[in-house]
Amino acid sequence: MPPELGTSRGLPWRVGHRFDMTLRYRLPRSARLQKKCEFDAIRAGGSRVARGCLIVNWMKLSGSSGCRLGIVVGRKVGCAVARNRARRLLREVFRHHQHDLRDSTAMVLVARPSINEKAYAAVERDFLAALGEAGLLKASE
RNA sequence: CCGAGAGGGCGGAGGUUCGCUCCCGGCUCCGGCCGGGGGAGGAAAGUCCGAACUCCACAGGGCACGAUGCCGCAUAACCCGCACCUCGAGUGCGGGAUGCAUGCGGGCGGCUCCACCGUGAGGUGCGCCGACGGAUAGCGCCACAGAAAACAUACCGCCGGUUGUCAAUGGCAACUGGCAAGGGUGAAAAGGUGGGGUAAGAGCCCACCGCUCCAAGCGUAAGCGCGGAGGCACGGCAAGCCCCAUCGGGAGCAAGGCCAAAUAGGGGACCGACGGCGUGGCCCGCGCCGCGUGCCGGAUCACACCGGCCGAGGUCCCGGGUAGGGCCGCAAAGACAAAUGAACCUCUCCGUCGGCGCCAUCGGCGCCGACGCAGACAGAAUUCGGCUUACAGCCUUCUCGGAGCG
Repeated sequence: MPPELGTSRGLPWRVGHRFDMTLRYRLPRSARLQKKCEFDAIRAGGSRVARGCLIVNWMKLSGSSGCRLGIVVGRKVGCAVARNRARRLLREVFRHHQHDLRDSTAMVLVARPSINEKAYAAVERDFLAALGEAGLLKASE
């Protein structure tokens, strides 16, 4: 096991991706979008990429105030249990990769019904592929 | 031990790391940080009932509207009081209200496998079902089949009379009259069984069975009913409209309260004196508020002001808003794009597959390994109590059946 991973077995690292233990992977409520107008602004004025079980809408933020996240899970995804699961998976994926983004970005993730058959690793793969296509990832990785 | 049915309970455990949220304490460069603690279910679901809580209303009348609908007993949330100790948001006891819903018991009605009784019609028991006031308050509907389906009918029939005819105690045909027993249709054909009776028949008459009415007596009651009378008239549907009886304030935490902000809750013109709100829906009526070069009285130097009375709303023009603002309500989880999670390890369930071993008849048992999101239903939104619905597995109680042993 690489020494820099140390005690971080709780993080779902894979071959080709490492977590930097000098950073914190937090996502408090203040980093989440709360208002309807914020969602509308990003979905109307931002860019959009769909990949696998999710859709990414994003908008670059001015300044270095950090990334912000909003999650949309429609009724089409399923019952309340399924919607909760989808929301938690998307939030966790974003939390683990928030430092891989090139700029501070406001992002709205929309879940599609196929997320019900996918585990965390598959959702993460879709997320990274979509961000790669959008050109939001840092070039180093 | 196996299977079936009914009831009750449980709905994985331990750990590491990274996170979310609330509370308490400490630190702070006021961005936060550190430590401790709390953080989904038996149904959190459906929103079907009943409460708590909050606001509005609480002269009256009428018409609508809604709910309930066999009888008895018990039981909740809620309110009041008391006792005990391991003094906690603890446990238990007593009293009161509601009686939704549920449970238990009973009554009545319907259906019917079975059992028993009866020659039979039928009766009784067991079982299952029942939104179970009213079908003589009225209206409406009863398809198809069938001759006829609601104060019904005569298709095939049965029987008599007259005439004709023939192969003549009779057959056939026509006309005429009586009947509703038999056939056939139907969910249902207007009491049934047996006998008498008759040309043939018919409650036409008789016995019994059923039905309707009265009724000794019994039961807290729903009701039952000794006995008697009536030849029997009166089909079903009220979850079709309806009628009867009883009962019924309304809205719901997006209740509601506080605060902040704003050219937001409007502004203007004309004719003209009334207009708005509440009263659960409508009407009458009533109440409140505002308006008026209005009237009267008080008051005054005159206004203002106070009290009372009276009083027909319409047209046109211009602008603004349509945001989930914050806090409380709000909790030993407490959000408002909605926290209670993610990754991994160990153990133990259960299922599937594979391998090995034993017994060996399908197969069963044991061990090992892999896979299956610990695998079912399912995620709190003001809070309680009940009901209903969903549910992989596991545990347990009772009943029934089978196998084995004694």
